[in-house]
Parts: sequence; C-alpha cells; structure tokens
Amino acid sequence: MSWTAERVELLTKLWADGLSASQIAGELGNVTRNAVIGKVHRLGLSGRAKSGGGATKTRKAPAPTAKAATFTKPTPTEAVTAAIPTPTPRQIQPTVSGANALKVEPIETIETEIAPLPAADIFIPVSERASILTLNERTCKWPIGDPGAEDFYFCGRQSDAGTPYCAHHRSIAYQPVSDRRRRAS
DNA sequence: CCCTGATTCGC
DNA sequence: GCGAATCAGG
Repeated sequence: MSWTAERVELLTKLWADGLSASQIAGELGNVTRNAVIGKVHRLGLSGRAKSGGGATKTRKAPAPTAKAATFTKPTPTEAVTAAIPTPTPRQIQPTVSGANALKVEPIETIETEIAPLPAADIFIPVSERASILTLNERTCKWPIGDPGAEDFYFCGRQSDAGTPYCAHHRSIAYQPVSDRRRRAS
C-alpha cells in the first residue's frame, strides 16, 4: 500500500482531529501506527498540543549515536500549525485523575442515575466513533446514545486490559452495593 | 501489561 | 520515501 493523495489527506485530517496514530492506522487499513507516525513526521506535522490518553510529554534525549545535534529546520507547516488557534473538539478527556475523578455517586440514587447517564455523556468526534469499531478490544465499550439510532456509538477510550470500560465509565458501571450486608453465615 | 508519539536507519 | 525497531514516557 502506498500513500495516495486520498490517504494522505485522510491522515492529515484525522491527525489534526486529534486521533492517535494507531487509530488512524486502523481507519486507513493496511498500515501500522509506525507507518502513520513516520508519514506524519515526513509531512512535517508532528507535535500536537494535546495531552490526553498517554503520549507526548517530554522529548527524549537526542541521538545517542555519533550523529550529534543535527537539529531540524523549522518547516513552514509547523509555523502555520502553531499560528492556528486550534479549535479542535478534542476535549473529551475528562482527566480521570482530575477534577471529576473521585466523584462517588451517592449510592441511594443508583436507580435514578443509571438511565440518564449514558445519554448525557461527553462528546466524541465523529471520526473517532467510526474508528472505534475497527480498533482492538481494549477500548471502552460504554454505549452512548440510543442503540439502533444512527448516531449511536461507543465511548472508545482506553480501558485497562480485561475491563470493558474506561476508568470513567467503570466507576459508573460498577457501583458498589456496600449498602447490602453480607450474609455469609 | 497496555498505550502514546519520537527517532533512527536499513531498505 | 518508507516503516520496523527502538526509545522514552503515561
């Protein structure tokens, strides 16, 4: 598979949309995330401003090889990207360890909470909703919207291996029934 | 373990 | 130019 104009275009769009390299790779098909990242770099549009799911933070040490600091020239694309206010809708990361992390729902309100929650969930870009079905089985499968409706989709954020939901939806799904008393004996 | 992007370098 | 291997981090 080669990088046709359409594929490059889609790559650029999804990358600007905030999708991860592996998600884009899954959407394109027949490519690995490494291929996507490599192409992204070659196109000169690396380095996004987001800090979500677990990625860009600090650059690693330069070349450990004999090749010393051959710093790259600033591409015109970078300048343009930096100038853009970046109106990306990619604010979906509630930052689980952040503000709304430890909001334990009152146990008494479980029955009334269950119904409205899935509908009133966070926004996820359309491009990501489609790709989620392509991804592997370590993504959050919390349903959002009305099953059967055309705009129905799944959460899609990362879930720890084994668990079907991300941290946010896991806390909702598994409400402890601590109210109940053990009747072991 | 899973994931993320960044970089290098043989092809 | 391409992307697997590797790195560095969450």
